[in-house]
Parts: sequence; C-alpha cells; structure tokens
Amino acid sequence: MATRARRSHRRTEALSRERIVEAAVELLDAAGEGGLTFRALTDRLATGPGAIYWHVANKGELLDAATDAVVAAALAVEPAALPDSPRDEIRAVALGLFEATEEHPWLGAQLAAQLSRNPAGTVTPRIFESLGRRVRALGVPRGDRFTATSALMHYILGAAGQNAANTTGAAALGPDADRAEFLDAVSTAWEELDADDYPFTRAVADELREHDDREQFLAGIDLILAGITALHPPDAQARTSPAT
Amino acid sequence: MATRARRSHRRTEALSRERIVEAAVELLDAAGEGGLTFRALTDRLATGPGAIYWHVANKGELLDAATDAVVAAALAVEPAALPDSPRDEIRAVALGLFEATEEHPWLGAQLAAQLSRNPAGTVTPRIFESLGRRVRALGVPRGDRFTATSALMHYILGAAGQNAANTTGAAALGPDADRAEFLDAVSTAWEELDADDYPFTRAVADELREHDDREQFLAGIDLILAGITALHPPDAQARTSPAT
DNA sequence: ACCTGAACACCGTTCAAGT
DNA sequence: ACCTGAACACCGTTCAAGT
Repeated sequence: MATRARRSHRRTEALSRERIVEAAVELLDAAGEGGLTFRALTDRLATGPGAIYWHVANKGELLDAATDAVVAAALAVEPAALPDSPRDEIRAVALGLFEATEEHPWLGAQLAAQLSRNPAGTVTPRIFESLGRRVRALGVPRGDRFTATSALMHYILGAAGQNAANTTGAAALGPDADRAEFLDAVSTAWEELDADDYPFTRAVADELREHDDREQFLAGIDLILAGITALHPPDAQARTSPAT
Repeated sequence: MATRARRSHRRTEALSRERIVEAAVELLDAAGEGGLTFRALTDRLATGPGAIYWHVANKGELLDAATDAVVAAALAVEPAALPDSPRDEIRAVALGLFEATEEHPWLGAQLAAQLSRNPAGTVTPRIFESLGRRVRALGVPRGDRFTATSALMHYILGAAGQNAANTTGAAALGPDADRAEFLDAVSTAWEELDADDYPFTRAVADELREHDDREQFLAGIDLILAGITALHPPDAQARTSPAT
C-alpha cells in the first residue's frame, strides 16, 4: 500500500555511525525488531551492506547502540527543571524510562537482551548512576545504597518490559486497537482461567481493566521508596555531608 | 571436538509437542538462543522440519512453550515442604525463579521477549498467581494487592534478566571463567568510567565485586516487602478471613 | 493423522574491487 | 579511509508427496 518513496535524496550527508544508529531506531520504531535488517537499512541509507559494516561491527552492536541512544535520550531530560526533592527526582527519572518504552516498544525486550549480550555495556551504568545519585541524596547510608539502587533499577527494567508488552499486544490486535482494548482482552482471558488453579488472578482481573499504567508503575516506585526508608533510615551523617 | 554421537537411537518414542519442547530447552541450555534452530532440532529428534511444524505453529510458539515449561517447573517446587510464613514463601518463590534463570541463562531475555510476543500468554498468570496468593495471605488489603503483586513480579523479572546477563557474561569470558571473574571485570570497567559523569557508580564499583547475587536479590525482595507493609499495613479483617 | 525432505525466500556477513 | 555490490552460508517456513 505505502508508496516506496524512500531514497528521495541521493544521500547528501556522508555515512556515519550516528546516522546509521538513527536509521536503526527509526526502523525499530516502525516495525519492531523484525523491521531492522541490513536490507532495510541499506535501502533507507542508499548504500551497501559493506558501508554499514565499516562503521559497525555487527547487528548486535547496532542493537546495543540503538538501545543506548534511546536510554541516553530518556535520561538526558533530567537537566531541565526538575522538582528538587530526591524522591520526586527518582520518580521523574523512572517515569522518563517508562515513557521511553512506550515510545519505543522494542526497548523493553531489548534492554534485557542487551544486558545478556553485552553486560558490561553502557546502558546499565547510565541508569544506575542516575538513580544512585538520588538514592544517596535521599540520605541512604553508604552500605545500603547499592542494594537500594539495584532494587529500583530492576523494578524499572521489569516494569518497562511488561509495559512494552502491553503496547505490542495492543498493536497486534489491529492498527486501530488501543491499549484499553488490549487490557480488556487480557482481563477477560484472566477471568476465564481455571477457577481452582488461578483464584487470585481471577479475582483481581478486573483491576487490570481499569488500571492506569503510569499510576500503577509509580505506585511500585513508591512501594520501593517506602521500603528503602523503612529498612535503611536516613543516616544523619550522610545527610549533613551528602557528598560522602 | 565433541564427537557427533547424537541420534544414537532411531527414535523409539513418537514425536510429540512435549518431546519437541524438551529438546528445545536442551538446545537453549547448551548454546543459548542462537543454538535453537530447526536444523539442530531435526537433527536431535531425527526427523524433518515438517514433522515439527505439525506439532508447533512456528519458532515463536516454540520459544514461548520452552519458557513456560521452565517457569512452570520452577514454580512447581512449591508443594514440597516450604516455610509457611507468607513472607518466607514469597522469598522462596522468588528465589526459585531466580535460580531458574541461573540454570537457564536464556530465560531472562526470553521472559521479556515472550511478554512482548505473547502478552496474554501463560507465563505472567503463573507467576502472578503464585505471588498474589501469598500477598493476600500477608494481609494486604484487597485494593492494594494488585499493586503489591505487580511490584514483586516486575522486580523479579528485572533482576532475573540482570542475573542472566552475569551468567552469560561469565561464559563469554571463556569456558573456565566463573562468575566472580566476570563481576571483577565489570567492577574494574565501572571504576574506569569518567569521574565527572559517573561518581556514584565508581564509588560503589567495589561492592559489585564482593556481592553475592542471591543475597543481593533477596535484599531487594525484602525491600519491597518492607514497602508493602509500610504502605499497605495488614487489614485486620483480611487476616481473620484470609479467603476474602 | 502424522511424517518426509526438497525447495523457497530471506537474512547476516564477507571480501575483492573500486575511489 | 571509505564505499560498492555480488556472493556465501545459514535460517524459518512451505508443501507436494508419502504412510
């Protein structure tokens, strides 16, 4: 159906790693992980596969770079005027990542995959640093910061994956199906589970229908923040000299 | 190096979906997601691709089935004598899933991918039900159970993904490299990050080196449980009639 | 109903050759 | 140094044919 009007320009700019990664993100956004192929990429960039391999080692590295670019962009919003309570900042950082997985539905699965492929990569430190500074500012004692920050990060990654699933699921229902429609379908499926094996899931299925993703996500963040404060009460010393 | 001794039997059992899924899990365990191909599968099962397609719709469904089988097995350990405090049960269920991602390093990434591919699938309800029952038994009021259970599940999925990354990463270092060696390498990499951009991550890098994965994971569970108790204190009514 | 296996379309990657 | 594009090995999937 769509007219094949790509390659309208005969490539004015030279090829670069940035342009390639940018095109990769666009392809991923448009058609998911299956949409990113070297054929589609060469088409869009009006070049041959060899040119891409000059700038990028392989497809895995390209996926890593795309993931990193999107995460970096999501975290870069911070400098703008944010509420200055560490607690609200953590909520804002978390929500920024959450929203990135809404804009880029491939991101959730990719974050997990990227970690497996390249665990020493750049994505984890980025997120970890952004959260950890605020955890320190919260007054969490030195020895408890690693645990608290990890817990926040793991929750965010897990919830982001689930959220991406809902976006993808809605898209799979049809081009004009929205999220509410999809959650309604899942909720109905849950209500039809075996009564003996799934009493709890059946009982809360209707909450899935009504729930607001963002609110739900932030409620989880609040839960963890409450746990941090309960288990690791602010250390007076850490608070008076926050740079420690 | 390994002698190609597969197919020693001329297939005594008939092919079945179970046998196929079982072989798929074995291939995934042995060589990761890249190890599962229809060629390897037909080889191992001494059959042709058409036979597999008779029992399974496509590769995605096969991956889903493998993921579901492994998760179901991990959760099935429950019936055995478990500590009967809901809190300890939640810890045990969580640890069971965590250990499953250690045994099956592909599981972490696959859980995220499976959710995206088939969000209405069987894996989420299984985990959700298992955790949710204990959250109810904990005395969490009706309206807060969904949030509490979701938070636990998301944390577990995120941490499982990260843990799988460490296992995969260690394997990538070489066949005889262990986990501690890998964490040491990541820790060093973190210490070499830019001092201006990554002060927090650099400061806690050494804790990564010393940390025990399981302890760290359970500390996160405890954090969330503490948050649940703090934010949603047990409802006396729910406790006296736990079936509500 | 269940299985065989050749064939197809497509993919990531390489590399000799160009500028 | 950077790019071209044909070629290669491999993959998921199909399907006419068998039992």
